[in-house]
Amino acid sequence: MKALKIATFNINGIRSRLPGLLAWLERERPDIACLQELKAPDTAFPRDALEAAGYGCLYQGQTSWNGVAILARDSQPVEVRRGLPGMEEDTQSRYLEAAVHGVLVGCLYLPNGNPQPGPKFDYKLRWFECLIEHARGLRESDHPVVLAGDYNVVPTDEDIYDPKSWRKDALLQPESRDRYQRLLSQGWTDSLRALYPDERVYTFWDYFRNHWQRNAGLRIDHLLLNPALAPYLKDAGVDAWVRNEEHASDHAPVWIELATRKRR
DNA sequence: ATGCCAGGCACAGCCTGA
Repeated sequence: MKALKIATFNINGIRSRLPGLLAWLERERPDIACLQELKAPDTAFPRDALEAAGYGCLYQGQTSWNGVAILARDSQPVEVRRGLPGMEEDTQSRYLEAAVHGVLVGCLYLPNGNPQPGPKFDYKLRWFECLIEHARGLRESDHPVVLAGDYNVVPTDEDIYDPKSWRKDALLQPESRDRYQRLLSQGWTDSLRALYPDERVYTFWDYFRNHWQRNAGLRIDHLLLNPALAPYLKDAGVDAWVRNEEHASDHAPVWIELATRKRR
């Protein structure tokens, strides 16, 4: 295993966020960056600027909504699949998978699901079931695999500043949490939680009510490792400084570092 | 119970996000 830094970042509009994205890439230098919510069609993807910054790009965009990308420093990600098996009729760009730097990377943007109950929540659960089914095969692989992205699930009440006003939100529903736990129970490691079992760690702070200033956040961006990769997990964290910048996304980048040798 | 802030688009008020 090569020493690697892998990050996931819901950028909430790649065009309006491009200067901040480039500043983050330059400062933190992730080897692999999974992006979500590009909110741009492929024709508007800033490929030239990212390649000039040293990153090969693979992307699945869409006008206005969703959109995912995988960036790799000094390398071109090799596409393995776009879209989940069982979701062939899905018109929303939410899943991209690539081989890069010796790791199989799944970049995902799980549906939000609000309001619930309703068709959007049903879609979220359906999408989640397809992810669980696809992940089963990836988990069994002898090859290192990471599933990184915005899962739109707050796994437990320890992953939110205060669940009170969010009880009816799709992100906290038992159905959403059950599916996240079912995914983990296949044998995936939730990187941040594995290294920081008792800490309050957030990855998202909405634009309302001064939530960033009050550190009223949610942990919804996750990097899951299969058993072939988990032994190499060395460190993990959140680049919270990005959330504090002018014109920031409401998410901050989350990252892991992998060691060259097994640690456990 | 709703709006709060923000991006994107038929560029003016909507829709969506989480």
